[in-house]
Amino acid sequence: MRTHTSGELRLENKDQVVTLCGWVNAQRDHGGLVFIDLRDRYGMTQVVFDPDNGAEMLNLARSLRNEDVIEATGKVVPRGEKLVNPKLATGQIEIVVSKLTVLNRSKTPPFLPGSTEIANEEIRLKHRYLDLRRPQLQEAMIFRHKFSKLVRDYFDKNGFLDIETPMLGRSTPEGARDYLVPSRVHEGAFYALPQSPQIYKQMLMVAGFDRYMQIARCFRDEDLRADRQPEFTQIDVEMAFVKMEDILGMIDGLVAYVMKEMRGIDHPLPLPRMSYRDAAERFGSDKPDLRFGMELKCLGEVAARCGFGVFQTTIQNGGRVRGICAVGGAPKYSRKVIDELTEFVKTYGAQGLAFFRVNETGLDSPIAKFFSEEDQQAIIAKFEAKPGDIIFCVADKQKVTSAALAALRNRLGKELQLYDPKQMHFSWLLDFPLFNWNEEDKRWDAEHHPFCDPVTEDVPFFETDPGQIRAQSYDMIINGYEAASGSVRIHDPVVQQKVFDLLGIKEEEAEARFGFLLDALRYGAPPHAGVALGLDRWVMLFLGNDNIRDVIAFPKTQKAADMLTGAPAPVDDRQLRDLHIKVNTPK
RNA sequence: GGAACGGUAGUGUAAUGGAAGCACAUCGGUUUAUCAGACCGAAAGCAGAGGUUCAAGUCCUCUCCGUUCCUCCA
Repeated sequence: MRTHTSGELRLENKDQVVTLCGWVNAQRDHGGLVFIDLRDRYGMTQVVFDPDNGAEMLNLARSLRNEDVIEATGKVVPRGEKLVNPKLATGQIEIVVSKLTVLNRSKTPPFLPGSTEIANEEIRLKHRYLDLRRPQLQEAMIFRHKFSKLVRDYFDKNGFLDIETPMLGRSTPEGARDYLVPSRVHEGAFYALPQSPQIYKQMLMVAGFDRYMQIARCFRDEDLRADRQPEFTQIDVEMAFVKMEDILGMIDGLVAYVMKEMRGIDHPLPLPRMSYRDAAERFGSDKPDLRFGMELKCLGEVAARCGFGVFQTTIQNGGRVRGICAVGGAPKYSRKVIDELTEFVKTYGAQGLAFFRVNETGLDSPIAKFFSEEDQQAIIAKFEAKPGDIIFCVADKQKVTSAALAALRNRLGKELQLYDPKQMHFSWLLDFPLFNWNEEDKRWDAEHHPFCDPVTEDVPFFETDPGQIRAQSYDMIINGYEAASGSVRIHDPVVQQKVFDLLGIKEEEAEARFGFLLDALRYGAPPHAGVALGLDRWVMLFLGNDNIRDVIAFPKTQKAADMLTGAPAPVDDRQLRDLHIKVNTPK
């Protein structure tokens, strides 16, 4: 139907007769003359209706409304010097229309895709097809496509095979809750949608496909967040005959490739690495935003000997007093704002938030009087603080100081604009502990999953100090988000048995839960390792968004509902009967 | 399982417990150079239920919906 798109005509196309199709972004009726901004995903072009080309067509043009779909044929005409619109890529020209066809009318839309004001998200999701007409979402979808293609190209060049794995699998009650699918044929039995293709990709390694990748949909029935959807897309990778370094190097290469293709940047390699322990101590987080400093410092000795009761008792009870220093923050954080910050850290379990403004002579704070001159100077030295800075401290159990200060650090970093929001900072976090002591249940839990290979030299700790054992696992952190996660898998049955023993998983239980995987690993499994990258998050971060819904065409609300289709919804009794299901909802 | 914030014409956004206003969109009209068109006019609204009060969009309780966070997400 069309000869060109609405984004491509320029001065060089002068005098050509062209046909454009698209949506009416705006109509300007000047009585004798009508202008239409015609929009498609490529851009916008002004088309003009002149009364010289017939009153009938002019009246038709006057009847056009926002989001009507039209086909317009006419001549490309340069605009007069004063009539050029510099805001449009096509602003040098316009189309003087000789033939107008209304392809379809639109109901009055609830909101205008071309408007600068953005409707409430609930409305946008209800009419997602209109929301997706907005240039911002169009760009997001286009970027997402390009990114996925680059990823596939990269792995293809490196000899990876794209192999699909099933959506209907078996529920393995570990980790997140499964989405279940009832079987019609097998009465009372259920499939589960995959939380990840983990088990299948390991089997593909056993099968000899030593380089596998897939852009895979994953499902987890857990609470949603700004960066978390119940179904999401993962770039799933597994390699055989490799060590951890090989995986890290392969993904380093992907980062460099994507940065080069997307941004024209030669990203230096290898990507920086940090140990879990370092990250916990310096940033209180296993996914620190490394675009800025503001590291956590420990006030241990000073807190123990100062006269401030809260600090003293915290130390006596085995807790910690830690803090961060906001450079130049003293004038920006008034008492009122600090009260807000206090409420903020309380949501992370902190009891309160101590603060010290740094001045020429020492510390200015309601609790400064509890600190001797030397201790005040010691604090200033610890934070390398200068007059005008403000120091915030939290006294609590180690875990709480970490959570509260890490969240506060992220907030302050953003508020104080300590980084360029367009910057992408990639790093690896390594040396995770293999096991976590679960204080409540008095037992060891797997930090990652029970198939994660321990660092070889740490294996003797199984008998002495399991908490010391490091895992051969790795997370990629981008701008404070966990953007990828993976591990070397256990292929040695002896090591696997040690892990199961420590986790208290009995042989029968292991066989019942993952017997099919364990069995596969017994038939000549090569050493293998893999990683999974969160595609939605990568796209979100590249686009500088802070909400994953903005890079997913049809996302779900926080209650995992689809506003567009009304899913989830009740089904016919007939369907339930076929599936041997009786619904029993409490009143 | 919990916390915070929010829901006002189609959309966005106002309104000390005392007359629900503005902008865009919509409908009718005028306008030959606009591009956030201009101008004249019209129509259109307090999420639902209950309560407090002389009086409730505003205060209270519950329900529904949305957002953010905690728990959760091996």
